[in-house]
Amino acid sequence: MSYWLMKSEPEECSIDDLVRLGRVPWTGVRNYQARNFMRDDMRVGDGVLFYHSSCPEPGVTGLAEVACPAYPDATQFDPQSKYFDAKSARDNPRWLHVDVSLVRKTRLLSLAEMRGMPALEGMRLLQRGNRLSITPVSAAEWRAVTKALDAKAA
DNA sequence: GCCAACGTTGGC
DNA sequence: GCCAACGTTGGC
Repeated sequence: MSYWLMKSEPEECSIDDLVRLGRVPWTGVRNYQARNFMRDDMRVGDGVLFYHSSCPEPGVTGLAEVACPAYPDATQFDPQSKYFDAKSARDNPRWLHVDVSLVRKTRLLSLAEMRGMPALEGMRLLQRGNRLSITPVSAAEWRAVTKALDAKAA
């Protein structure tokens, strides 16, 4: 079993949207590394840290899991979509994604608080210059995060 | 294949 | 709005 951190802009899909819907298709990823994680490395049941980015209070806001194997992203073929990709062929789709289902909403574990946790020092998310919207999380990092989520805010 | 220009991400 | 970091594009 592997663990992942997946960034979502709350204006696009927030933890409350995930609570309401129960499961969401992770469409719109247009970065090859992130796509490869979903296509090649994710397995159904993998743990997901649901992270709010590009917002006033960035941080982990919930736990989720990978709900299905990767499949073609429909938005790449939709000229009306902002994720439309004219260079992607229907018989050889460039972009794939998994679905993510809710495990539970948590308190906000803010980016600032995470930066203060020694156990997360090596976390990919926290590395300088990291911009990837999907990053692997080690089992030790997962344990530290879930433990912190169950504790009071620092 | 190199690399400059440009675009995007995302915290601050 | 700024800007660092990094990915992508495209001319050569």
